[in-house]
Amino acid sequence: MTTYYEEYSKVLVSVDCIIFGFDEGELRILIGRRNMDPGRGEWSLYGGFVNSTESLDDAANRVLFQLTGLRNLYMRQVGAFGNVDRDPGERVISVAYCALINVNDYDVRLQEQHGVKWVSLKEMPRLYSDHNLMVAKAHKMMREKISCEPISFNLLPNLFTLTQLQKLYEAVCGESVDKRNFRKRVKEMDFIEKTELIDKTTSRRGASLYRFNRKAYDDSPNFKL
Amino acid sequence: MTTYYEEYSKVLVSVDCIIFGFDEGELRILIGRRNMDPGRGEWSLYGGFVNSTESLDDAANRVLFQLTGLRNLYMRQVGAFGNVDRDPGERVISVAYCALINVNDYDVRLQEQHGVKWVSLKEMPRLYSDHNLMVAKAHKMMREKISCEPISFNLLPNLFTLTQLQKLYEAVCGESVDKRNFRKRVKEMDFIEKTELIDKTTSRRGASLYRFNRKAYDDSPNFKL
DNA sequence: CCAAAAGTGTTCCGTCTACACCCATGG
DNA sequence: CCATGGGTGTAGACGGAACACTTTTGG
Repeated sequence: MTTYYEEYSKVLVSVDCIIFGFDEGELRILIGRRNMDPGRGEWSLYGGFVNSTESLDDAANRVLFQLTGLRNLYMRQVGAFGNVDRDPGERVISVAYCALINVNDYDVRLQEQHGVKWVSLKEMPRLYSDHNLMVAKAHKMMREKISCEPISFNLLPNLFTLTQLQKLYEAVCGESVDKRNFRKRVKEMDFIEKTELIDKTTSRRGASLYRFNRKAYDDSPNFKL
Repeated sequence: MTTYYEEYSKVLVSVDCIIFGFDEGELRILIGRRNMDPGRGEWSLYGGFVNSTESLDDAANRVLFQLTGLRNLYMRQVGAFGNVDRDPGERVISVAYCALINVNDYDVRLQEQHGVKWVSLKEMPRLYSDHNLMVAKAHKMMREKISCEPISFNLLPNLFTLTQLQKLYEAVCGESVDKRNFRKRVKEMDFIEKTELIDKTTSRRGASLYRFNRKAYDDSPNFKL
């Protein structure tokens, strides 16, 4: 291959993943202790370097698969972080990606194997390098999207109750909302379908289980909470 | 310096700038003919490679200054673009930045010197590599921000008429709005101040000139159009 | 029978939208 | 005097917010 641009310096590029989950009414992200120098032992997002043969998105998907064993996760780019000294080792530019998963889909043994765990956003420790900035930006993106895009369903089981959906919404926004108004808005969206199934695990009475119908959503994508 | 991460491959990183201006009722961006291989002669955004001593934001500011001679421009990161084959030369990851400038501040001779010109968004040609994607994403970001953040004022002179402000708003959104409703909303924002000055260049009667008071905005940042 | 969560409607208020005419001036 | 863009108010529709009680059932 002909080489162009010879005179310019190259840098390492990595991807770092902000993986959100929702459990026990709390929004959580996956973090682990860094197992390489520099910064060994510090809390950190899970990440990896971008290979020469893969796009940024490919790299993020690979890293996510490595960690979770899951494919086709909902994933969005958060942004590129490129301060010169952001990595104490050497110059590394990192592209942050945000992913949403249903915590039940993520095997606890895989978590232990990779040394990561779910930590509530409210109890987020100080993270390696600029990872707290990445988390903050990802969380901001989520807050902006939660009421106009159907992203919640990536964090919930296929079948979920309206109370779960509402608690998730409240956890992301950081404020509580009126139950009747919330349900009124849900009822407007035909692609959130009530099933005949009842979840009896959280109350004596039991709560109807709902399902997100993506096909119906794609037909008329009007999401508003 | 100790070297870590030795086994990973490094790549070139560039910044590309989507520079918006507003003139004759049209939203325009600065593009030029590419003056290096590969792709010499194709329409392209203005960009440059990131040096080892500068952050991504620094690089974007440097490139913007090189091109326009202007500092402290309004500038926001659009995102990182990293498909393997996005650059036909060799692997280059590019971080797109969007900047807003007042076209009057940009010397025509500098434009000629750098071989760039203002092109209306509506007449955007096919651009080099994935630059059209970058433009589309930057435009989307602008549409989202134009009605809830005071970004318009970066595209207008210090003193502007309400008609100018409205035309700009319409150009960004791509739809026209009612004049009286628009002005009602402007009147709600105390930081958009009417001056005693009159612009007589666009009508016989003359139009009042307004000014954006940033201090007042910072005190109570409630922008809504 | 009681605790605990699920489920359900109405009213009010504020906001957004639609809409048409007079003004000031230069040529 | 007329053409051109600047400037102004109101009424009706709509959507969002506030608000409290009944239902179900396992223990």
